[in-house]
Amino acid sequence: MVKVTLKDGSIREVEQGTTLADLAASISRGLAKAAVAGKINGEARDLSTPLEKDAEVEIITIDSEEGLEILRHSTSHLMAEAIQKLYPGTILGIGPAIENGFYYDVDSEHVFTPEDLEKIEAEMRRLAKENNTYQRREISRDEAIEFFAERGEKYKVEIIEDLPEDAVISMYTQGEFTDLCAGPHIPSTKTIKAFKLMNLAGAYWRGSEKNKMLQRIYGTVWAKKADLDDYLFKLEEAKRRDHRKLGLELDLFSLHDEGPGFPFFHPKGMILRNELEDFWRKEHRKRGYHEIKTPIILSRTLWENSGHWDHYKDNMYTTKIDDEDFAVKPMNCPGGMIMYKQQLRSYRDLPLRIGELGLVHRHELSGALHGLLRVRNFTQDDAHIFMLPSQIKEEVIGVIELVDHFYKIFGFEYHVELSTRPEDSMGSDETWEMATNALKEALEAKGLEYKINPGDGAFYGPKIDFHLKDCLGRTWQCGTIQLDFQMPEKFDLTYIGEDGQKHRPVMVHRVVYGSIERYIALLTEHYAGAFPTRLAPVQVRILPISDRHEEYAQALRERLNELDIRAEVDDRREKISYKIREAQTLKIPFALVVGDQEAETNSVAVRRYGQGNAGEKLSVDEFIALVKEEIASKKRLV
RNA sequence: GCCGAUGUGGCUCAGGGGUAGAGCAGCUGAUUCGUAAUCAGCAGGUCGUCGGUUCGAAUCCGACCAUCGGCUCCA
Repeated sequence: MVKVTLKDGSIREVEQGTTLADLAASISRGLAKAAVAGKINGEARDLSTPLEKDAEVEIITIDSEEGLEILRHSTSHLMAEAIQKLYPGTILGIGPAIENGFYYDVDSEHVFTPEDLEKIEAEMRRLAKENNTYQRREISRDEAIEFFAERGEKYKVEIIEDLPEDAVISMYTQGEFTDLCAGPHIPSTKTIKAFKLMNLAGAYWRGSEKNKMLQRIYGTVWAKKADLDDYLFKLEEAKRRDHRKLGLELDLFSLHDEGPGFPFFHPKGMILRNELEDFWRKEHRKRGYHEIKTPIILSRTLWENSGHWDHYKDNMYTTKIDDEDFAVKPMNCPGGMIMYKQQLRSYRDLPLRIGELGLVHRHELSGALHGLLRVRNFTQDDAHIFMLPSQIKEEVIGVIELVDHFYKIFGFEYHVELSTRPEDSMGSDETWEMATNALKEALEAKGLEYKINPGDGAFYGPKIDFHLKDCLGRTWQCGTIQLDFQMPEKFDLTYIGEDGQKHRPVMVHRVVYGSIERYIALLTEHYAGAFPTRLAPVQVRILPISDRHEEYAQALRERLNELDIRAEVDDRREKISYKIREAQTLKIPFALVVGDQEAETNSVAVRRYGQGNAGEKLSVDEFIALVKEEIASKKRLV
């Protein structure tokens, strides 16, 4: 007998050799039905795994995150089987589970089309019904290489060759299909029902553009049909909040063939921008930041000096002025360096926090452009903090707190990454390590969870990145804090210390929004275009019932405008329901219906965005108080 | 930049070798109507661009550009 400790702490004795499936069945029928795999002492295993000695055991059910991941991975095998049946000669790359689904990278003479996805899906359904079991087999490295080499699976051979010496190599077979795989898998293909193949994409083998591009097929799979439908519905919903769609509908900005990646901001989009910038300036002044503005075009020699010419040239736009080479700035830092050097600095001046809402241009690859989320010119809410080495931790913490303060106000949830030294970078290993550790310490002092992003730092230093999600769950880097020992060196920045000698300051580059453009995109998606009153381009729309109420409406509008409330009058000769509909469509926070009753009593009938039949009657003074309070609170009150 | 798809009036989309259509928006007129679309009329497109095939191309072919979904890269 072996002793099994379950997740709830209870202990069961079972016969040696009892499988995880048997164990699940002995606990309850429901559990047995929902079980897809198990964990023995924390390691994920197939349900068919026998229990040989005392262990902590957990049953993984299909409705758990881990269970779904196993289902998704198993479904990618099923898809690979279907593809090889339909398109013989296709060889396989990798086919992992991902968030909400799975993909498989394949290499085939055949160029897959969206119609093929339907065929593959049909074949998968047919194969799933065969109720084939996923069978594990452990084999030696040589056997594995021979097996896959015989079948022309060169990518699998490459993977096996790269496995560590002591790795256990296993294969899984379902039906007539065998794949190299660590497992675990679901017991049988019959569990795979609620799935759909989603789209096709190219993907470089092993993620390197030096390698061949394979064809990637994405699919989604869920425990049950209702979950799949729910997911597909949510996807459709998410598309409705896409900032590109809302940007057009709400007349915020536009993009044109004449300037790919160079957005045009419309009057309403400018109001958003200006609100964000005003708030930014206020918050930064409070924290002792100064604001500067540096030129957009600077000489090549400057960029050579800063290292950008060596490390960033491919992304820079260049031009000639009077036969001299110049470049449009891709970053604001060199301008900031020049400003620092302009005066002799004392240790008493430090930390010196110099902010700049700087417009930068970067040549992004054409295929990477994406609405306002990835553009070729954008405004960074930048700042450079010059400090004593002893001030690093405190300053970095200050920025972390500032970012958190901003994101909380807008209601964003974010995650943090620490990006370390990239291949193409400058400086010694020691300074990089020192800088990286300083950032780590600050993160740990704040108790923030973070993930390490190896090799993703800037060429001059490591960075802390703050990431936000868009409507489809894709994450975008926004805030960043970059520690830099290189620029002060390159530009020979100094301060006079207590000892009367020159010393080298340390510098931090940091942004909070990241890019105003990107932030507006994410805000638009976050609020689904229904901006809080503070940000709404039009805060109040006054809807007179008929011509004779126009005078009252205009007087009201003037009064609101006087108070800095963005109000307008819809004076078209349309029915009130028509005007209401449009005010709602434009997601204007307050629609005020004014007719005889209101004009006589100096009141308004307030209809809030998103509230069905409302029409609460308020005196004009009450309404003004409500709007002002809501603007000040930065969120929706009623 | 790479892979695949797409490109028809301001917007959403139909059509598809014989010379372009709808709805919404716009304009004009009528309607003065109290909480999500009043009615009628008018105007608007060298069908992304450039080439080719053809008696004839928006439609077929090619190149380019842009957009979308990914990959790579990044705020």
